[in-house]
Amino acid sequence: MTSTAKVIKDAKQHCAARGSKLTEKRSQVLKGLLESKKALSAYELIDYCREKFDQQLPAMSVYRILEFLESENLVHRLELAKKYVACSHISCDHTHETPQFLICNSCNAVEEISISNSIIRSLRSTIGKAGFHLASPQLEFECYCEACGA
Amino acid sequence: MTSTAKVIKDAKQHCAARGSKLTEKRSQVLKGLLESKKALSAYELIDYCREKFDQQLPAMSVYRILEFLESENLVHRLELAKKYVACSHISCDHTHETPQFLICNSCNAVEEISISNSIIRSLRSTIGKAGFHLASPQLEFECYCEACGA
DNA sequence: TCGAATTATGATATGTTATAACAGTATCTC
DNA sequence: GAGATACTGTTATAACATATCATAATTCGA
Repeated sequence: MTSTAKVIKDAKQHCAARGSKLTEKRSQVLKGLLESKKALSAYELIDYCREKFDQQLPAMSVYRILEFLESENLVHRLELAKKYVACSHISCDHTHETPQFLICNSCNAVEEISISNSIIRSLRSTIGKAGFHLASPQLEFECYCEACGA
Repeated sequence: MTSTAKVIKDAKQHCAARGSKLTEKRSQVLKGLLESKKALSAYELIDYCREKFDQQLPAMSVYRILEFLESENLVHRLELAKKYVACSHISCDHTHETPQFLICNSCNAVEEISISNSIIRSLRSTIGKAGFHLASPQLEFECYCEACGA
């Protein structure tokens, strides 16, 4: 079984366990994100599914499907890049820490990392002193990857 | 002289010193950002200027003007919120550190803060280990402000 | 098992942010 | 005053996203 197929199977079980369903179209979209090595915008994903899987999806459906996949923690939405990536831990059994993302400004490569608790704590404290608090612990950083340098 | 008027005057001098000009329309746009207490999108700014100053500006001009103001460090563009704020240090004479921004998800209030060098260093190092480096030292964090709580 | 409720998807229109391309006007400089 | 440069206007369009209403599929209780 290919790695993608395995992840899809795991994702299906994950959904079943939560009383939801990974339908055919949903799994196509997830497959698209898994097979593409980089973050894709909703519209890029439509193109990708049409080309690779001969699956014609309206924009509205893709957005709904992405929303569903995100609610199942199978996909992360990158606010900064306005793109989407498959969670890199779908097939892990351990519970997940909050992901942080490094996004290459140039090629959209995405790295899912974990920032140490102590750094996060210091950040929170600095932000708290200004009278604010983080809306989401999922931080995103605009970067350049090794290949794109710059 | 009102505080806004003073800032506009300082901004004018700042431009003059750099060989550029804060024209009437540019100063209207800056005034809009100064008087609005929150971050505004380009299109919100158009509405704001029309209502407050009876100044009709096409979108294209506003984007060009914002670009100019940003190049003069009078305005910051918030990538995450897709909005713009006046720099809160226009009338200071000291040189500015790289700003970091806290943006309220709900009311778009913006706080310009400075994060300690040690935190920034740790972050950079974590990011570097993943083979990436920050595209810009201007970090932005989606938050909620005190009033919006949540 | 029928039919109502729920869930999933389709279709169309529109909203929001942003840029491209080209034209006209104002200002500066020699 | 002519030519260069800087500023602004106009129109079209791209990219990302949501609202709304319609239809198809599935589930689930009587």
